[in-house]
Parts: sequence; C-alpha cells; structure tokens
Amino acid sequence: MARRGKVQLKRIENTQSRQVAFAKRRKGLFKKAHELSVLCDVEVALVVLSATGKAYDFSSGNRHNILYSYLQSSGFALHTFMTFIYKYHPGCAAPWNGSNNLQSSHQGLFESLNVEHFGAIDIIQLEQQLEIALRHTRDLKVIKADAAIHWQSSMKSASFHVYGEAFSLFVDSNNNELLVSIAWCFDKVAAGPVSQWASL
Amino acid sequence: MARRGKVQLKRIENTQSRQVAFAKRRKGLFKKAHELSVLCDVEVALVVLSATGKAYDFSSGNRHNILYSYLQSSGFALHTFMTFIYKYHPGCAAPWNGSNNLQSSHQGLFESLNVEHFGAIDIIQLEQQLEIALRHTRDLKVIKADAAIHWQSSMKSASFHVYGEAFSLFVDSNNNELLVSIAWCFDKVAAGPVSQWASL
DNA sequence: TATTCTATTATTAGTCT
DNA sequence: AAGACTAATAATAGAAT
Repeated sequence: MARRGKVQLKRIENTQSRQVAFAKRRKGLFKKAHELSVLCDVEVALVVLSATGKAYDFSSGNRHNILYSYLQSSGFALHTFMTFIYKYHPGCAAPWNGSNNLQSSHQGLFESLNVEHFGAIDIIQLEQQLEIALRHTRDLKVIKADAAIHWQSSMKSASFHVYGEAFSLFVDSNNNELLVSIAWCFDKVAAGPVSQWASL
Repeated sequence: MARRGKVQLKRIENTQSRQVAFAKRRKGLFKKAHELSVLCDVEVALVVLSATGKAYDFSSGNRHNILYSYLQSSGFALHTFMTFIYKYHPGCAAPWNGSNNLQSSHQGLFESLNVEHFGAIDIIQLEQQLEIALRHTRDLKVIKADAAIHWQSSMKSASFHVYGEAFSLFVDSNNNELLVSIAWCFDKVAAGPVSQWASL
C-alpha cells in the first residue's frame, strides 16, 4: 500500500525511514534545482549537509554562478593560507578526509593546486581544515615566514610579501619619509620620518 | 485546460511563461528545501539568483549551517574591506540597494556593523558591491591610507596597520637585522640586514 | 504583475524484493 | 542497502481573472 495521509512537517523519528527519505528527497530536490536553473535560465547554488557531515552540492554550471563567484573571490585568501600553512606547518594541514576531488588534487605540492577545479564543497571543507590548522598554528606560535626583504639599492627601496601581497618600503625623496606601500596601491599606506628610523 | 504533455528540460523561450514558471518553481524548490531540512534533520543552504540579479536564499535555521559558517568565516576579510573602502572612498560604497537587513544596519558608521546579523545574501551582495567599489578605487589610484607609522624609540620598533592587521618593523638585537612581523605571529615574517637599510 | 483553477504530470511513503 | 512497485499526495502548465 502507499502512504495513508499527507506527511507531517516534522523530523522523521525512525532512523531508517529518515535515511531513506533523505536519499529520495535529496535526489528530488537536486532535480528540481537543476530544472529551475535550466527552464528559467537562472543561477542556483545548493548545499546539503547530512547529519553525518557528508556534503552534497549543486550549482548551475556556468562561471557566473553566485556561489561559485563567491568562493572564487575568496580563492586568493584561500590559496595564500594554503601555501603559508603547508609550507610552515605541514603536519597541521595533513588530514584531508574530504571529497574525492580534494584528495586527488592533493598530490603533495600545494603550490600547484588549482582552486578553480574544486567544487564548492571542496573549498568549504578545505577552508575549514585550514582554519583549524591556522588556529592550532597560531596557538603554537611556530609560524615562520623566511621570505627575505629584497633590497634594491638603485631604487632606494625594499620589498617583501605578506598574505600574498607585495609590500614596499621606500624613502620619499621630497620629504625624506620612510613609506610603506602595497603593490596595487600607488600611494603610501603608512609613513614615518627617516630621521627617527635612522636613529634606531 | 492543463498541460498537454511532460515538460521539456530546456529554457522556456516565452519571457512571460518563463517568469511565471520561475516564481512558481522557485517557491516549490524552497518548500522542498525546507521540508528536507526538517523531515531529515539536515542542513540545507540554497541560493537562487534571477536573470535580473535579484537574489533569493534559504538556509536551515541554526548557526551550524555550512553556508552561514562559511560566510561567517570570511567576515574578517569583509569587515576589513568595508572599513578600508568606506573610510577612504565613501562614495564608491554608497549605493546599497540590497536587502532590508543591510539597509537597516547601514546607519552611517561601518565600524559598528556586525556582520553576524546579516543573512547570507546580504553578505554576498555586500561583498559584490565592495568588489566593484574596490576595483573602481584601484583604477582611480586614489586610495590613501593616512595611518602613520608609529615609532616607539624605547622599543626600537615601529608599527603600522594594513588590511586590519598590525605590522611591526623592529631591529633584532642579536644579528642586527630589520624584521617585519604581524601582530599574531611571534616570529619574523620578513627580514633584511639593517646595514643595507641604513645606507639608503 | 499576482492569484486562482484544474487537468495532468511528478514525487514519494510504505511495501516488497 | 539499493532498487522496483504503486497508491496516494504534491506540484505545476496553461488558462482565466
């Protein structure tokens, strides 16, 4: 026989029924999401996280997808974190037990990782891992960035990188000030008199 | 009469039919998403972006929602951007035509914004606005950060802020190197010999 | 543009393999 | 646990308003 009445909108208490319902309804929901995106030509992003932590995602395919763009836009920060942590604290970043995409891409060298090829879920899980790793790393106070300041005597300037951004220290010949700038910012972001610095 | 046959899975070409279908199916999809989250006790996050750029979202209510956490986790970067752009280029960040939450929270001072109280869509739209504003600002090359380097003669160090992070310049008394560090990082992140700097 | 109507298709809970 | 069946409910295309 089929169902006796309409479904009540509350948690299905029987575990087995709940799991079966989850599989069926999840499939239905994803189908509907896909249909909506195609029929109505709109962007859809959908993430379902099971009680056991397994994640399922859907996003309408093109690169203009809002969630995709959003994750993409944070890709820079993510890549920076990845490189930074893996380089200086590889142990923390090790336990990748996420989705297949992630594991197959994790071929030892994070520098070669192309975040574009990850799905939304990979990135979310990766970032969560990295946050844990970062917190742990900060607690241990063991981060070391060995990137040296590069001196350019001819330019009377020095450059270094932090967070993936290129910073410059240089002397303003007009007022003899020490300036700090970011590569893309053509004005000083911080300044102080060279005289005081020289007296250190 | 009702429909004649099963629906074809392809873009509905008639604009009016497409818009009606969008309204109906969107409502249906959100209902299904809600049902799934309640019946099966799972997390669901759903974002739909219409062709005209209007965003609709759903996420199962609790704070452990994966999308919510994700957006939450990027709150720092967002807040930094907000503060930075509003402070130095308020005109760019002005046209807030997003959801109600955002407008009601936008009471003049961005410093007091609490990103936690925003919904997913608010944050996505806000970040998009900020990205446009930032790109515009970079193009015009008009960003000026007037934060001065603060010299502490007694500490033989100087500090400045970029991207909301506190940086320090100081001299390592052991090897007479100029060091750059970030506040939370207790080791140097970049270093160079003072002798070379002094000769500038 | 939004809502109602209704014939029809679509989904799915319970059941059985 | 995964799929097939089926009666029953749910969703919705097209039309009217």
